[in-house]
Amino acid sequence: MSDTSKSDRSATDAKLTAGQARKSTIGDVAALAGVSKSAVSFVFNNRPGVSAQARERILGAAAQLRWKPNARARALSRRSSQTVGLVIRRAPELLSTDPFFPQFVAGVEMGLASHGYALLLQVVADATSEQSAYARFADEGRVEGVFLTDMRVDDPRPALLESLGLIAVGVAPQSESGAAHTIGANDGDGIRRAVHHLAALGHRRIGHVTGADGYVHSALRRRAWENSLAELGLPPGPVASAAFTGISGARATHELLDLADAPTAIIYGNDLMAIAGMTVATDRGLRVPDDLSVIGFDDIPLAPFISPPLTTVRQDVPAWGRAAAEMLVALVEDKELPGIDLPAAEFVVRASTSTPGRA
Amino acid sequence: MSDTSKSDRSATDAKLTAGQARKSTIGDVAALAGVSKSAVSFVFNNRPGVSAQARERILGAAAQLRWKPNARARALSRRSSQTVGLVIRRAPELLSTDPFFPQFVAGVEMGLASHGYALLLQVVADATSEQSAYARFADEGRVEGVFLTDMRVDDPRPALLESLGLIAVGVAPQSESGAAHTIGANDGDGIRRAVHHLAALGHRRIGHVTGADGYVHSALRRRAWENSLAELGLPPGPVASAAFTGISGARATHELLDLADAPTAIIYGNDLMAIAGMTVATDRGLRVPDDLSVIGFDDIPLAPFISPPLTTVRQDVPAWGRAAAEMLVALVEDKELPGIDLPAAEFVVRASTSTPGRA
DNA sequence: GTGAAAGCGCTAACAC
DNA sequence: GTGTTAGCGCTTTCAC
Repeated sequence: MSDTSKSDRSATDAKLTAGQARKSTIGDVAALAGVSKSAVSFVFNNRPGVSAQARERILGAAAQLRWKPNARARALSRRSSQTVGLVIRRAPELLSTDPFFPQFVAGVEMGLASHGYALLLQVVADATSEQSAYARFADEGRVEGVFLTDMRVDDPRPALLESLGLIAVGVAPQSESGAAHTIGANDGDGIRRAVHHLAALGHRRIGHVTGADGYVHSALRRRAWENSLAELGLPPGPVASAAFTGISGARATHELLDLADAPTAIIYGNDLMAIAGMTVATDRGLRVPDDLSVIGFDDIPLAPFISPPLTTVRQDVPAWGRAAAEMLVALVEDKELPGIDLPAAEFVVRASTSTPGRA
Repeated sequence: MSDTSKSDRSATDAKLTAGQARKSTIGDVAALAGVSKSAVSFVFNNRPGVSAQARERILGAAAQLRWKPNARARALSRRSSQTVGLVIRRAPELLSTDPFFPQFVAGVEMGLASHGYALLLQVVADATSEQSAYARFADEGRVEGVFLTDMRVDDPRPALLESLGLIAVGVAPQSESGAAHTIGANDGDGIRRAVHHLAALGHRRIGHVTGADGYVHSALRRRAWENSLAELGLPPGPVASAAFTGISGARATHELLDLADAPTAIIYGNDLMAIAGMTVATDRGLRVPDDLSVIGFDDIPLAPFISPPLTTVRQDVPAWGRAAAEMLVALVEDKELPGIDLPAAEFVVRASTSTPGRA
C-alpha cells in the first residue's frame, strides 16, 4: 500500500478521502466545506472571523470526515505540545507502597483535562536517569512544563530545571521546595493534631518513627512532632529513623520499645510503618491501644480494616494534583495564576489510640 | 519580544545562536559543522552515508549548541510521535488501593526506555470518558498504540480500537481478552496452588470472595478456585461476591461466616479484602489461622507486616509491563514480535494459613 | 469575512 | 558521500 504514486497524494480533493485511503486533513475539510484552510483553523481555535454559516458547514464537514486537528502538526506550528511531564523517581520496593502517586496523578488529570493538556509520564530508578529524563523532556521539546514531586532537602532539581528552561511546579509544603512555584498543604498540621490528640488522652512519652531521610516531608513531619511536644510542654520524645517501608518501621518500633523509658504512643511517618509497628508491638505482648497508642499518616484504604483500625492523618492528595495542574497550565500559558485553596489535613481518629495504660 | 521582524528569523546563521536568543535548530548545527541538514539528520538517525569526519564535526557542533532533534518536528515529519498511551479507568476509591497500576507503569517504562518511546497517561472515571480518551489519542495522532488493562468480560474496547485504527496490546490472562495481542500470565495458576495448599493442610470447606464483577481476572480467579476444588474431589465451596474494596471484603466475609456450614478457609480476590476479612474473623472471635485460614492475592508490601502475616499469591507485574511495552513497540514499528516469557505466579506461604481447627 | 502563502523543524527522496 | 528540495498538517500573518 505504500506504493501509491506520489502524484495523486498532493491533490487536496475531498472525494479522495471517501476511499478511507488516508486520514483526512484540514485541507480535506476545507475543500468539503468550500472554504480555505484558515477558516477551518479559525473555527477549531475559537477565533472570530468566520461567518456563522461557514462555521456550520466547516463543523459539518469535519464531523463527516471524522477530522480533528492533528496534535503533531499543531504542536510544531504552535511551538507547544500541550503536554506536561511528570518524572517519578521511586525505589522499586516503594512503588506499589505509596498511596501518593496514583492519587496525585488522578488529580493532575482532572486539572489538565479541562485545558486539553496531556500528561507524559516517566518512571526512573535513580538520580542520574531522573536528570536525563528532565533534560530529554526539555531539549526535545516534548513538554511545556513539569511537576516536581518528592521534593528533597536541598533538592537540585529546581536549579536544573531553571537551567533547562523548563517551567516547574513543585509539590511540597509551602515554600520549602526551592522551586519558584509550589503547591501543597503543610504536613505539619496533621502531625500537630496527632500530638495534641495524644496529649489530651494523657500521653506524655510520645515517640516518632521518621520517614526516609532527605525528603522535605519526612523532615517536616519530624519537626512538627518536635515542635508540638515543646509547645505542649512535654519532654522531647524518642525518635527512630526509618524509610517509609514496612521492614524499617518494624525495626524502628523495636528500637523505641527497647528503650528503658519506652513511649506510650508512637507517631509514624506513614501508615505502612504504623501497621508494621502495631504488629511488632502485638508480637511483643503489648496491646494496642491499651499499652501502646499508634498513629499513622496517609489514611490508606486498608487503615480502617486492620485490627485495631488505625488512627491517622488524611490529606486530599487528588486536590493537590488538580491544583498543581491548574497552576502549571497557567504558568505555561502565561496566564494569571489561579487562586489555590487546598483543604487542610484531616485527622482521623480510629481505635489505635486511647488513654495510656488503660488496662 | 514578539516584535522581532521575520526577515532575520530565516537566516540559518550559526552565530545567531551564540546569543541564546532562540533554541538552536538542525540548521544551526549543520551550519556550524559546515554540512547540510540532511547530513545532521542522518547522523542522528543512525543512517549510513556520512563520512566519519563529517560525523565527528556534526556531533561536536550538536554538543556545542546543546542541540537534540525536536520531538515535535520529528513527530510530524516521521508521522510518528514515538509515544504510546495508557488509559486507566478506575473508581476513585480504588485508586490508591491497587498495587497493579504503579508496578505496571514502572515495567512499561523499562520496556519503553530502550526504544526511546514515551508514555502518555490518562486517568478517567467512567466508560464514556474512557472511550473518548482513546478516540482523542487516535484522532489527534498523539500516540501510536495503547495498552489495554483491566480487561472486562466482553470488553468493547478491542473493537473500538480496531475501528479507530489504534494498535493495542491487552494485559490479561492468555486469550481471554478479545484483543489481537495480549500478554499476561494466568492468574488461575496462583489460585490453583492456593487451593492445593489448603487441601494439603486438610481443609475441605474452602470459600472464595470474588473480585469486582465483570473483570476478566475476577472471573478467572473464581473459575480457577472452582476447578481446583473439583479436581481435588472437594465439594464446591461457598462464594461471596465483592469488589476488591475493604468494605466489600468485610461484608463478604460476614456472609460466608454466617453460613451454617461456614468454610474453614477463604481465598480472597485480593489482599485488601483478605486483610479486611481477617479483621472481621478476629472480631467475631475466630482465630486466624487456627479457626480460619486466609489467602490473599497480590502480595502487597503490607502483607508480611500484618498479624498474622498473609499467605498470598504474587505476580511479577513489572515484568508484564515490560513485556507489554516491548510487544507494543514491536507492533507499532511493524517488527517481529519479541518472544515473551513471563514468570509464573509465586505462591507465598506465611502465617495466615494452617491446618483447620488446630486448637 | 475570506483566502493565499509563508513558516514551524525535521525527514527523506533525489540529484549531484 | 553530500547537498537541495519538497513535504509532514497545522497556524497565522497579510492582502483582498
